Amino acid sequence: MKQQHSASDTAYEKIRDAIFEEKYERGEKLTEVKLADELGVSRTPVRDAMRKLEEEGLIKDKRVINPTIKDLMNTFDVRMLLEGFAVRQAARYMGPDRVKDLQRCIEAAKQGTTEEIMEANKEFHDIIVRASNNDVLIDTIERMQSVIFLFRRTVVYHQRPRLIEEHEAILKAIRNHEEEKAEALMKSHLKKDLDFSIHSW
Amino acid sequence: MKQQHSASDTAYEKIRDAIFEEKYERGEKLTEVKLADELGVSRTPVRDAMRKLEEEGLIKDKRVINPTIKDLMNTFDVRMLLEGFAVRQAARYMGPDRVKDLQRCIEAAKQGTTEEIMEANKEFHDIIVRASNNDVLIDTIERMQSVIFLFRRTVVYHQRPRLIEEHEAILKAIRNHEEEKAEALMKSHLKKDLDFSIHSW
DNA sequence: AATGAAATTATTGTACACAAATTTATATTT
DNA sequence: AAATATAAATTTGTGTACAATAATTTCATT
Repeated sequence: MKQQHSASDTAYEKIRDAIFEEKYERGEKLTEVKLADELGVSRTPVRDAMRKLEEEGLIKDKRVINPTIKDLMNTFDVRMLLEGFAVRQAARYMGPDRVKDLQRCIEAAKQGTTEEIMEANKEFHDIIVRASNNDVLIDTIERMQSVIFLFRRTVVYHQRPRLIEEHEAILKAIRNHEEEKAEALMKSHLKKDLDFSIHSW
Repeated sequence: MKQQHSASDTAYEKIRDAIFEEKYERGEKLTEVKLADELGVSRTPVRDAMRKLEEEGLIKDKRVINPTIKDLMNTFDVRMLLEGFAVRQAARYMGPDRVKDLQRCIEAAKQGTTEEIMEANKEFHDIIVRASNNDVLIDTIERMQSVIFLFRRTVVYHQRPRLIEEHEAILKAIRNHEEEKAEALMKSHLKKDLDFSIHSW
């Protein structure tokens, strides 16, 4: 049986979300007692949470990070490598069930709220990443999500044009087992995403 | 001024090294009190240390990990992608000083104790990784080192044949700014390393 | 006013106590 | 004997106190 949310877990989530919502400013010093008071818990779970947030790079030296464009570029360079590899595996091995899941994500992204669309598009990528069947790769990408989200959050609240079409093209390449093409499409897709984020910065 | 080793840091190092030296068996449950007693500190720094070890994958669910061949393959697949990218950047941008450092690593690996040789060879890779100038990439590879080392430790105490020559070929490609070739050489180098580890498993 | 030393305050690190949860052992029933 | 319930133990989660360190302020001296 899995234990329900511990104080450490909720502390982590609340602090993370507060950073996303810019309740804490970029570069702001986060002290354990202050956070503990705000959350109504002791320092211990707050410490746990802060360590986890430092892991994913949302906090650095007890301060909310302020990612630069270079940080985002670095993240995307790694992401392009890893997701490029993943989509190649997807094109080679993915079965019809997962392909249908991808199709559903694309459909879901054609309607609904901004949040729902963002969620569907994220799921599209997640399915491909999981298709790599490589836990090291999966974990690595997972860890980068927070920084990407933090950067995005302040930059783009609306969807980038042509994003859906690019997902469709990637899916088509997967379906046709065109590894090379799938990788190229994924990389250029991510590159466009990066450029869009940077230009609207 | 940088603070000297805290109890958490020394706990981390001691537990990590104990795992490397197989003082704790693969899969063994590590309990906080037991470790705290052995190290003569309280549970608090031990908890810190264990969390950090879980991050790098040396501990999972409070147990010493027992990496499978698939784990090692996954790690190397990611490593090949990242170091392949890094060596490309190295071939494009690396200046004469860093090139000399690489040369020194190769020379150092031709003599000395096994430990010294291993250290020199690791430094060769580290220099190239740092040449990527991408902190996300650098951190990601850094995190993977422990698992690689743990696996290696039990497999190869002696150096693999032709390793030096491969490093020399990579260096030559870097020196000549042959990006494509440098990447290909690095990937096949790592592939051979992986195969050697697996076959002597 | 600028500098630097001393004192004050704030913050983090560590130990420890107790509670909650998990695991293991024991007893009971079928 | 197997299955289930109950009790004991171990282990982890959390709060709190105090110590060590780092940051800030105050104040004296030039």
